[in-house]
Amino acid sequence: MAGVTSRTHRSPRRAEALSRERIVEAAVEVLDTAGEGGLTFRALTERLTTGPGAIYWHVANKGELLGAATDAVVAGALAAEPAGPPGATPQDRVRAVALGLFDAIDAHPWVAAQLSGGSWQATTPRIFESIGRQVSALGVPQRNWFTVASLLVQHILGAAVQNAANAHVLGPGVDRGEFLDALSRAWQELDPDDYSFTRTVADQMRRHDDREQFSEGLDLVLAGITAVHPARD
Amino acid sequence: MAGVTSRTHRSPRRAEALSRERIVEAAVEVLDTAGEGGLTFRALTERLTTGPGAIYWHVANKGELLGAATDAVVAGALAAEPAGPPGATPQDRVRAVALGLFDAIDAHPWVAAQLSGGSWQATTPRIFESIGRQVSALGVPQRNWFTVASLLVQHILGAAVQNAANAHVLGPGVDRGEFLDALSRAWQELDPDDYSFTRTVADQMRRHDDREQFSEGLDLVLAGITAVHPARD
DNA sequence: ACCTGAACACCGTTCAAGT
DNA sequence: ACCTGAACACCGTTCAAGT
Repeated sequence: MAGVTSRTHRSPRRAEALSRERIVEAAVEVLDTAGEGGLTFRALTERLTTGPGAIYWHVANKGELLGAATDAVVAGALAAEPAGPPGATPQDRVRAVALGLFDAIDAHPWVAAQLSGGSWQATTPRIFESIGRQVSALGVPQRNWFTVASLLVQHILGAAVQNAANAHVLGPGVDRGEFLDALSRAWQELDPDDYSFTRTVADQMRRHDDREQFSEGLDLVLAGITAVHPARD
Repeated sequence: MAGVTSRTHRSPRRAEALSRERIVEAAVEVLDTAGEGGLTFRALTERLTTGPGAIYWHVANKGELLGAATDAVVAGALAAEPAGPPGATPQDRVRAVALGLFDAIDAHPWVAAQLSGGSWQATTPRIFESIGRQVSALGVPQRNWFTVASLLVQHILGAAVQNAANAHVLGPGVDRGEFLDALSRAWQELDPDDYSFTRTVADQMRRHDDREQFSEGLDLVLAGITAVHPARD
């Protein structure tokens, strides 16, 4: 009890100063390990060995923190691929951006909820610009640029988010193969009158791969774009 | 203080009995008027003149309640259009289902967050079956049925959810025209090197209509499907 | 079987006080 | 300028007790 070396009576200051960056970094780690429900100011202060007031000095509120964490992940995904190989077509580059985002959302599933909440602002323009440049490289007539670029961004984010939602259902403890088997069996036992189509594709569903399906879907969208808005040169 | 008529000392029982249906109905109303953050058990008990224990008798927890509310809205949107006009093509029917969902999510923006969370389960098969039947009517080869139907469902839900997220940003008090004007101006002032594409389409963005754009995007996807998987008859 | 309402644990946020 | 930590209001959930 006695004998403490007088100074630093309690809670000595941290070695590294707190910063918005360090807080966002810690938030991403907590979100990755404990999920969206696990991100509390308690968990954050514990990890950063500080008090809630210190965090509020750098960040306005929890919503802003979630937005910043989302921006960090998405920005990282966009920065991953520099310019692509020399012979890459515009389609290749769209695919690269899309799969980068898909993988990022797959690795950080909590990002999906944020991307559907609208509280991220900062990264939208970056994605839009990155995709849009390929739209113009595709030869799409200029008056359709906004529509086509919006469609692509909407489709890519939407499909990736939907996929994350499906993956979220099974949770960390469940085996994917077993889950698909069980779901496929459940589909086969649906009412034949009300669910004739779903019953028919139950087996295809069991065998599908999420990432491949995402990629094929994107190819279909790209094919639709070139079919409806052919390059005019 | 004195003179209360002895019986019904306090909190008389409600006229109509509580039920899961009535609770879900009230939840939808609260969500529509107060938003996702406004749905609390306090608000719910007040509206239903009851205590939290009564709600927990009919509903397991808040998550289940949100899922049930989402199911109710989506089921209503799917039930709205019976079979379509006699001369309707499969494309027409896909469009009808898609726009029904778009409008439902637009009218109940909180649904978007739920649809990206994966906690709804019950309605997914219904949407999938409804779209899937049109995929087979489209003449898509059977071995591609699952992939194509998944793409369509994913695209429709994803695009509608993304749209709701964008609409959510401006909130109830902001005028849409003014918002688009301000955003368009902001786009035009972006850095010309980093945002050349976004700057170019700033004016198109200002003029766009969300619902029309959703519809055009869907048409592009449908065009891609028939281009890549032509009907074989 | 169905409902009441007090109680509990937890969470986001604030703020006077320190350095 | 930056941080501490107690305090506040609020929320989801539980449960003994009633009818």
